[in-house]
Amino acid sequence: MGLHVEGKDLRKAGLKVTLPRLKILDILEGSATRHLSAEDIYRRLIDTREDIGLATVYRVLTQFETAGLVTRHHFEDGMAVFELNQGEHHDHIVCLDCGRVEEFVDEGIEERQRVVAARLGYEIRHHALVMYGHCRKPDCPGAGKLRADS
Amino acid sequence: MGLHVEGKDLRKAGLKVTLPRLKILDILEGSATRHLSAEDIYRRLIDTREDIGLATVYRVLTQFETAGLVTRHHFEDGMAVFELNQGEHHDHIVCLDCGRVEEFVDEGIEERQRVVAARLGYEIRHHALVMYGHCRKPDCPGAGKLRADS
DNA sequence: GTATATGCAAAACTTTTGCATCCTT
DNA sequence: AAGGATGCAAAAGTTTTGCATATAC
Repeated sequence: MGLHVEGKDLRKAGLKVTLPRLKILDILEGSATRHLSAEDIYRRLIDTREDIGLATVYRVLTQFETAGLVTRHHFEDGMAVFELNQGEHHDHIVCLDCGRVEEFVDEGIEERQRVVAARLGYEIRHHALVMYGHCRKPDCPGAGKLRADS
Repeated sequence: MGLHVEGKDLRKAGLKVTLPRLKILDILEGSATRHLSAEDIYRRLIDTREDIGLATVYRVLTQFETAGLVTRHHFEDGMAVFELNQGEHHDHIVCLDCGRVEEFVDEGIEERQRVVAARLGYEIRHHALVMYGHCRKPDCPGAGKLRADS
């Protein structure tokens, strides 16, 4: 998997085209799991012998977030994970056993949220809905277990 | 506002009744803002000249969480906040200007979530929905401002 | 009296910042 | 050439842990 990105995306976002930014964008684009921590990204850079510091990873991710290229999430472990913004808004469901993250959109939920926010008098800027549970998929370590109380 | 708690709650939760635990429970019960960080609680302890260490605050809060007495949330700033469990599940709406946190329940949203989880094959354990916006309340620093794009 | 809880200090971990150097434009 | 970006190291912020002492039961 080579570089999926030309500098266009970066230039369009008002950012200089530099190697660290290209590499990090490439990792975010090429990753099977779409939600990566700064450490995840840093490790992948090291694996490909890129000489990019962890501080730069954080700086670049923050710039990407400001530019609207990525979204920063805080799932319940507290550590930030970053996701490339492609397509439209969506919510998340996280497997407590394998850490898998899936995305979904439900217009009913979106609509009810608008109603609730209006009732409470808020002008909503964004929101985050995350469900946590057991995915029970065959390759999930929690799959074999009987459905226990926890 | 004196102690609201006897040792009962603690004993029922299987925890020894100690001064730090009573004080912290008392703070959680007596606070106007129901969502407090460990640091918030620690500061209030210092204000009342309680000689309780920050490490103990963290330990106690974690035990309370395990015992089901409190819930730990991660709003988008990343720092953990703790909330006393009283009444049933609810979701949150946070003001970006003043930090105010309000709670709500919408059965429509709950129901749609169950449908989505079933469709994706997950057994849900819990979920967190947080909306972020501007509350526009009179005492909010963001109140006077025209509704700008951000 | 025994087991558990606490305080303090130190460590661990995540994220940010200062500064000299390097790179993009 | 000039301004912004990077690497490294150090700092800052949050949370956890080790250990001797104190406390609950």
